[in-house]
Amino acid sequence: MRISALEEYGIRCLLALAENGVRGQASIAEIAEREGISVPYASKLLAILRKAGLVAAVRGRSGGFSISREPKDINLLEVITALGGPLMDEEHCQKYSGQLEECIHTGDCSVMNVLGGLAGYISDYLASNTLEDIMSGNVLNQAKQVNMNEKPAESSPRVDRNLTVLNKRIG
Amino acid sequence: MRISALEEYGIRCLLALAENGVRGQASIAEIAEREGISVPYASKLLAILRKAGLVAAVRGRSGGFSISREPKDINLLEVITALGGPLMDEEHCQKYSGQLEECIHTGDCSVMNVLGGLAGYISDYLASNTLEDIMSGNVLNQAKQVNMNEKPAESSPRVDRNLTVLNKRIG
DNA sequence: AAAAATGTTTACAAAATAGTAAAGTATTTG
DNA sequence: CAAATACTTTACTATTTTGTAAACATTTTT
Repeated sequence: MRISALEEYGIRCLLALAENGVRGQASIAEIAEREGISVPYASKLLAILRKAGLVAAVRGRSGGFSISREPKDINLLEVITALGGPLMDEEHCQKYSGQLEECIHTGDCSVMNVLGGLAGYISDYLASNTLEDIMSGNVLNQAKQVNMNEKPAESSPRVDRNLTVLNKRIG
Repeated sequence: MRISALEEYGIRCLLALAENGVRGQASIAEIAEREGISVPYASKLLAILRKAGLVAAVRGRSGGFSISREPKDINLLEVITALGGPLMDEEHCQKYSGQLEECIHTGDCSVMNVLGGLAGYISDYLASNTLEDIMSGNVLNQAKQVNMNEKPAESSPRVDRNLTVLNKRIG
C-alpha cells in the first residue's frame, strides 16, 4: 500500500500551478524543470490532470497550463482519484477472491468490512484537505486517538463503541 | 494508492489460520484451496508471513502452519507492513523529489506534511484493528466527520483547529 | 504563409509486482 | 531405512506500472 509515483508527482505539479493562480500559466518545460522530472513525463502527467478537468491547457506559441479552479475548491480525493483511480473499486472482490467462482467470504465478508472501512477512512482524510490547505501548511495531521476504550468482552463481541479522534491542523 | 494483491491475500490467509487458533494447523494446500489461490502463491505468501514472525511452520509429514500469536495480539499495521512494506519510508523524499539533487520543496515541505499526515492517519487505523476484531466483525468503520469547522480566514491561515471525528464500530 | 513554440497522441523501453514451476530440505510413518 | 508428505528456496514468466521517444496538431509571431 503506497502512494504511486503518478500520485506524488501529480500533486506536486498541481501545487506548482495552484501557486500561479487561476490566471497564471506555465509551460510543460517550466513545470518539468521546477519539479525535477522529464518533459515527456510531465506531459503525460498534465494530460491526465487535464482530462480530469483539474487543469486547463492552451496550445500554441503562448500556450501553457493553468489550474482550472481555485485551490480551495480542489481537494486531494479528487486529485488522487484522477491519478490513481479509486482506492477500492467495484471489481475488488471479484479480483481478489482468488480463483473461486464466487467470493469465499460471501455475504458478511469480514475482510471487506475492514478494508472498505479503511478506504472510507482514507477518503475522508483526502476529501478534507484542499490544495489551499496544503499550500498554507494547514493540513490535517495524523489522527491522535485519545479515550480509546478497551476492547469489548468476548462474551459480547459486537458491542458498538465510540472513540474520539482528535485531529489537529499543523501549520 | 491501492491495496496490493499480496496484502489482500496475506490478510485472508492469516485470518484462515487465526480461525484455527494458535494450536490448530493447516497445510499450504488446505489454505490455498480455501482461499482460491495457487499452491505456489500460497507458499510464497506464507513464507513472507513466517519470516515476519506472524505464523509458525512445522515441516515434515504432519507439518503445516499455525498462527504464532493470539488474534487479539496481531494488528493490521503489522500485517500490512510485513506484506507490503511501510506506507512511507525514509527514502520517499529522495525517491520522489524528481531528478534534482535535493528536494525542491526542502525545509518546510508542504507535500510531505500532507502525505506524512495521511500515512500516520492510515497507520492509526491499521494499528487499531486486530485480527480478532476482523473475525468478530468488530472493525472500525470509516470516520464520519462531524462538527467540521469552516476553513480559517485567509488573513490568518495558520490558525490551529480541532475537529472531532466520530468513529463507530460496526458489527 | 512560414517558422517557432507549445500542447497531444501513440508507441516503445525499463522496472516493479504478480504469479508459476521445479528442485531441494526436513519430518513422519511403515 | 525408504517412501510419502510438507515446508523452503531459487529461478522464471507474465502483467502492470513507470518513464522515454518521436511524430503530430494547434496557435502565435514575423
